[in-house]
This record gives sequence, C-alpha cells and structure tokens, in this order.
Amino acid sequence: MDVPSASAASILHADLDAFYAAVAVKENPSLAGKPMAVGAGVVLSCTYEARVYGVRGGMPVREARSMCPQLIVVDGTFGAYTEYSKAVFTIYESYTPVVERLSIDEAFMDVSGSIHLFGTPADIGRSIRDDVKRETGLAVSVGATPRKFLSKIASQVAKPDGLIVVNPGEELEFLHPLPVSYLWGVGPVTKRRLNNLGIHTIGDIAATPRDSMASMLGSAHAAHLYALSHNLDPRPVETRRKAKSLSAQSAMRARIRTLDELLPVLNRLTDRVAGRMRAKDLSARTVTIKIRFGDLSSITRSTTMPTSTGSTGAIVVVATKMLERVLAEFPKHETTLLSVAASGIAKGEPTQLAFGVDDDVSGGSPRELEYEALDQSVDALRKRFGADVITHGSDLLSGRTKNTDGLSEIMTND
DNA sequence: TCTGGGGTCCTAGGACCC
DNA sequence: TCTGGGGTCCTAGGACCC
Repeated sequence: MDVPSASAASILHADLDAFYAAVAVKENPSLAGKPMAVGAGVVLSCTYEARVYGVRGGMPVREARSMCPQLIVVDGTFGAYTEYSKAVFTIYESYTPVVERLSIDEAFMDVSGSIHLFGTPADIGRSIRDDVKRETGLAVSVGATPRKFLSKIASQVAKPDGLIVVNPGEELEFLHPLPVSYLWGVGPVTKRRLNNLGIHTIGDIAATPRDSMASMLGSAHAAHLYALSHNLDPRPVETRRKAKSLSAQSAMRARIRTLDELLPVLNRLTDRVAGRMRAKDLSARTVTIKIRFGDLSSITRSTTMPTSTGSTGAIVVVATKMLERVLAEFPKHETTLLSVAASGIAKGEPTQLAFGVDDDVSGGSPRELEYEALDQSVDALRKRFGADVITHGSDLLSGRTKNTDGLSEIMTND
C-alpha cells in the first residue's frame, strides 16, 4: 500500500499556458493558430504562434508589432477571465482542499492526502490536465516535486502543455543544469550580478561559497538562493494568505504637472483602494503614493497614521498632503504615473469616523488636517469641531463638498 | 519609442525607548 | 555625566513576480 509521505513528489504547481491569450482564442475561435497578443500598451500575454517571432509578455506592443508585423492585438478588457479561472480552481479543489492561489492562472496544491483516493502525484497531475482541457479547453502545465519552488520550476520547464514529475532523490540532477534565471527571485539584475561572478547555472550557485554571493546580493538574498540551489525549501502550501497591501495605479499619456490635474486621478485611485478595503472589511494604517516621472524615474512617499482606516476621505487627505509635498519638491517634472497604496492592513476594525479639520478655506485642498479614528457619532464630532458641513467620502470625490464657512470640514465614511 | 496594473520582500538610515 | 547595546518603528528605494 502507498504510504503518503512528505518526501513524495506531492506538491503540484499548475500554471495555465498563455492564459489571457488562450481565453481570448476560446472566446473568438477565428484567432486560433494565429500570432496574437492581449494587451494595451504592453503585451499581457501572447500565443505561442507569436512567441516564435520573439514576442514576450511585458514587451511594449509597438516593439512586438515590429518583430511580428502580422500580429493581431486584442485589448483584454472583456470579463471572461475570472469565469475560466474559477472553473479551473474548482477542478483543483476536487483533488485536494490544500490549494494555494498565487494569481489568476497559477496555483500550488499539496496532494499528499489525496494519494489514496486518486493515485500518485503523477496520476493526479495527468487527471487535472485532462479535466482542465476537457472542461475549459485550456492547456495547463504541471510540475510535481517534493518542494514548492522546485514544482514551480518544473511547470515552467514543462511548458507548453506538459507535465514534469521529479521524484525524491532526483531533485539535484534536475535542478543543477538549469540556468539561474529559473530560480524564483532571479531577475535581470541578479542574473547579471551572478553571471559577473561566473555563476550561470543553479549548480554553480550550489558550488559557490555563500559569502562571495552575499557581498554582491545582500545576505538574505544570497542565503535564499543558496538554500534553493541545495533543494532546501520548507515552505508549506498555504490555503489562505492575508493581503498585506492594496493599491491602484494609473498611467497617464498626457504628461501633467499640476496639482489640479492630478487631484481627480488621486481621488479616483483612492476611492478604488478604499472601496476594495471596505468591501473586505479591512482597514490600513500606511498610505503610500508613488509617482513616475517623464524620465521613468520614480519616487515614493508614505505616511503612517496613528490608527487604521478604510475611509476614502482620510486617505485622500493624507495622500493629497504627500502629493503637494512632491510637486513642491519636483516642480518641473512631468508625472506619467500615479499610484495609491494602503498597507499595514488589519481586519475587522471597529466603526471608524475619519475626519479632517480644514482651517484654510482659500485653498482647494484641506490643510492643517488631523485625522483620527473615532467611535463617536457625527453629532459629537460636530460639537467638538463646530462643523457645519458633514460630507461623505464619495461626496468629497464627486466635488459636491461645500466649504461654506470654512470653520471646519468633517469627512465621514461608513 | 520609452511600458500596465496589481502585488511581495529586503535593505539601510534615523528616531526613539529601555 | 558619559558611553554603549539592543530592539522597534518609520521612511524611501529597489528588485522581483504574475
């Protein structure tokens, strides 16, 4: 009898092939077999027919077109992706309850408890691939090994439309000949640094003293890569992972410089972030804005509040102050991207009223603001601050806020 | 001719507290 | 009074992932 053991190849990594492009083809079969890319501005995903020409995800659409003039580009704004993703994850969950969602098209599964029901990890990998193809028409590549990071590598090697199983005892033989870029955490910069040290394969990392990598990469990064190269990765498959931050960003084609032009964007982004937080009953303490300039350099500014909030109004207040600061600091710069993020996320905060006190009515934006989270009624706030205008965050954003007497302004959001 | 919209983790310096 | 060490929090930047 098969005894499920921790050393079996029982961690699966499943990765849908060219997900966005594949869904686009399913929705519009006339695209089948043609070089096609999904994206606007940059390529999100492209068919294997397009990859033959060198087209890759992340590449500007313009560049992709120059490599492959007959490339068909569709914009990915249709909403079928989540439907397909849900159908696929339902299949995964029919094989094991231990499914860790990495993204819309990627998951880890621990099938060690499913072996007595469905067969070996290799059997399960084959069954999942068959089910996904039959029920959704999509190809999914699967890696099955004893370790998370190794399964992820195996599924990459298996692409397109493949299955690779690495059994206990075979890991290093599989791993060591591969180029370093297969490792999670090795991007262009790290690859270049490693290559400069004469390190090209994962086996080279394993044979290099940690200290000589640490001086180039930092100690944590070096230790991480060294561990992976020796097949050390104790991380379990986790079914639920709490979000640590939420963000929204917007790239701007028309380059803009002034606060007046940027504020509507800031308000819209903040409303998106805060709305998503409230929908999940979350609140956050730290607000970060990121600005990218015309020369592609970027800066971030963050503020940590004394307490968490999910209020659009409170976040707008804090973000606006930072934006004003940045514009004063870089007056000549064009802004090409603005991002608003909330981190330090907590769950189930009590009722909050975030408020700002505006003692300067001449400017369009609130100044000298305080913010707190209060468990007080609006009436109590009105008494305390003498406000005669109470506005909701959404009113603030739609521009219907009235700064009548300018005594103060209270923004609530509940 | 410069490229979207989400995320995670790490580092380093300074402030502050014990 | 001076000096030192350890720990935590905050800010800013950077690399990387899908």
